[in-house]
Amino acid sequence: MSRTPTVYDVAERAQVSIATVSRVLRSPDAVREATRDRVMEAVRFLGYVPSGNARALAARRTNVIGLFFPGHDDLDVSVALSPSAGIEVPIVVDDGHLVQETENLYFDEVLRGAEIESWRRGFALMVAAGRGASREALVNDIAGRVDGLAVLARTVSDELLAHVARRIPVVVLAGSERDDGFDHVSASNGPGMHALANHLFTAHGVRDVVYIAGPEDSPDDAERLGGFHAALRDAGIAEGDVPVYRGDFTRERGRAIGERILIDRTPRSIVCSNDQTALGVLDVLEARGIRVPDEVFVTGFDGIAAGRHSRPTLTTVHQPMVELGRAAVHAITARLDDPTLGPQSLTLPVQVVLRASCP
Amino acid sequence: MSRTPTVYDVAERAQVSIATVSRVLRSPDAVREATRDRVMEAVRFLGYVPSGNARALAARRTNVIGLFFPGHDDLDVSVALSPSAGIEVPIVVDDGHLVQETENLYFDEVLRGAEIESWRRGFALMVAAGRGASREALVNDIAGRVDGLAVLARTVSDELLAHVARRIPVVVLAGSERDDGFDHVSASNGPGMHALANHLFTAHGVRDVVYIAGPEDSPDDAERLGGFHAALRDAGIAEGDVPVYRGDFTRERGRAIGERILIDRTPRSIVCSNDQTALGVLDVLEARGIRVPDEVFVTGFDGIAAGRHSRPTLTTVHQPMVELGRAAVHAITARLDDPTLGPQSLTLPVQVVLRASCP
DNA sequence: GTGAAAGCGCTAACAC
DNA sequence: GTGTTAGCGCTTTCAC
Repeated sequence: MSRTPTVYDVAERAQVSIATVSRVLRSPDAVREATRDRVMEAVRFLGYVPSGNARALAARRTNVIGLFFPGHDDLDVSVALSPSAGIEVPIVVDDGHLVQETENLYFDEVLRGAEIESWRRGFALMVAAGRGASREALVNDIAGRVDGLAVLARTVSDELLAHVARRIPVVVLAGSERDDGFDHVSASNGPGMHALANHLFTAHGVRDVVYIAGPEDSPDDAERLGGFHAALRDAGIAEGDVPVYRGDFTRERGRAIGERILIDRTPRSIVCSNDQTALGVLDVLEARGIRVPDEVFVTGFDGIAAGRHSRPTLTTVHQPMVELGRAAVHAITARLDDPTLGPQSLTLPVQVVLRASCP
Repeated sequence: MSRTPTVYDVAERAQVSIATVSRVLRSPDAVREATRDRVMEAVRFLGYVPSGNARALAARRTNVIGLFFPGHDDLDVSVALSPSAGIEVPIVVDDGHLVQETENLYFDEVLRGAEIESWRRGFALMVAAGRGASREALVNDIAGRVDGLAVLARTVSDELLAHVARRIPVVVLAGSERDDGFDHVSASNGPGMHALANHLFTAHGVRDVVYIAGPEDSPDDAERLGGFHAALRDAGIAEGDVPVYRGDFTRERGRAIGERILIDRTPRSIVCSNDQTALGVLDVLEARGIRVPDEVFVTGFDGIAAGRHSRPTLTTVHQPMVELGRAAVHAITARLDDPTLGPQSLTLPVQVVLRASCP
């Protein structure tokens, strides 16, 4: 097996110069048909595939957009690959705990949006989902390979982001738009929660409410809490009357906090900062035979698929996750087209979706 | 704003040669600490990010693995990005038809597996999900940028695949392992369906069965049908007694075929070639008030999340999709490490998962 | 319409 | 430990 063919090999076989080979590939109609045919046949014969790296280097443009997300830490990455199975197929009964909740929906959908938009604009997409200490190195590495980078808020230090942004456009996803000079794309967290809580207070006349927040460092969470407080004010409910628990956006923690809340009493309503948490609360409520929504209203935030299937189905605020991914890519390409643009901030609309848990 | 800094700029500022800059970045401890510090400070000062392309070109290795999937044609890609919403948050009631079933679970999970495994092995992942005519061009393009490529079976012509495979390792995902010289990674489709049908025939003594297949050109589907036929033989049921309908793996088509089947009569059991189809059948059955599993058993294949949440929950054969992605990357890196390897074929084990639709 | 030649920014011998 | 020097495989003026 010989080494992989280059333009030179193709040029030699087609009896043309390497410049012509390049032309045939990039602007075919700038070349006479007969020449073109000779070149193409050489390409096929040799199995020539142009080196994207050499191309990008020479053209100073990779045509790739990068997407960085924190890793899927929830998965047990250390598990070895299962070997071939042979013929034995185990039969198992699904008791509901069989498959771990891999509700990384957020990642999946944003990625899909980014992929779609990249494709439309003629870019390839490079994804990196780093974990642990290597994160910063990964970001730096990927930054050297792409024309623009979308990063989930709070996953990378501002310093590194600033460093990278000197080379390529960087857009921050889903953080509140801060005045940090980066482009931002996020959803209307505050107004969304405001509208949802408002519905709870007005349509149902509820005044007895408990709030379960997300992790301390989540800007999204902070905005949601802000929207909730605004709704409290509108309803004339004193902030001091509303307990706020600190969760971490996981279902498990939602369950734990749900248990804790129910030790004292059963509040008329529980507002959660995201869907996972709300689903955890629903788990606890169901286990105790407490009826939703008759005895307790429960609400979430995000609009993940699991909320459409839960019992009861979950009232929530739907974030346009696919659109977020698309918007991020759009922002990057916009800046690529016009580098003089000032910092952009795009806030995407959300929807309150009423389902059984708080109709 | 000046042009982006290169090794030369860093070298100049740190008063060293470019080789030393490179060393500091690649093998830090081959450089004296004082020198290293000078270089790093220059890096920071200049905002230097190494060009991945130049690096890959010089090192003849990109450290990127590519993943090609057919596009998400189901999504309406033409929709323009929604502009900022202001404060108005619409409130909508979810009647169950609100959110389109974006059950592209297969893609998402395989991708996640590929991402995890790539990361573990120090590779970045580049995804391309092409549609339409540009597909082949996309594959060719991405092939020039990566060290290895995983492609979903049947999405790219064998010719192109062969062409690309002359340059880099190519692994075909989820197709039956054909003797085409490529590496293959797939699940035990045949044995899985065999075991499932077996369960239906023996545990429930069913002999009245209808089969809904997938698209004609799906190798996975063909294997499943093969497994089903084997089970028929085991049970002593004549193939001629079992109607086979040709579906296309979508829920909608599952509904349509379900309707058609029920025109004549209600069979005791309906075996579907994938979950989506089975869910469509369940839709029809529910609409008609036909009880599952009391009157009809229904089974699927794949093990997508929606099947865990359906009413009733869906008995199925679970494919290890994340593992498929991981295995694909593993196969590629294995070949990268040892190019002399013969064609590899890995078949991953599946599980029959019994749920309410056919306990 | 086609060719010659100069880089693109880096790595990797090989010297010193 | 550090510097020199070839390339890596392509794009892109600029001639002809």
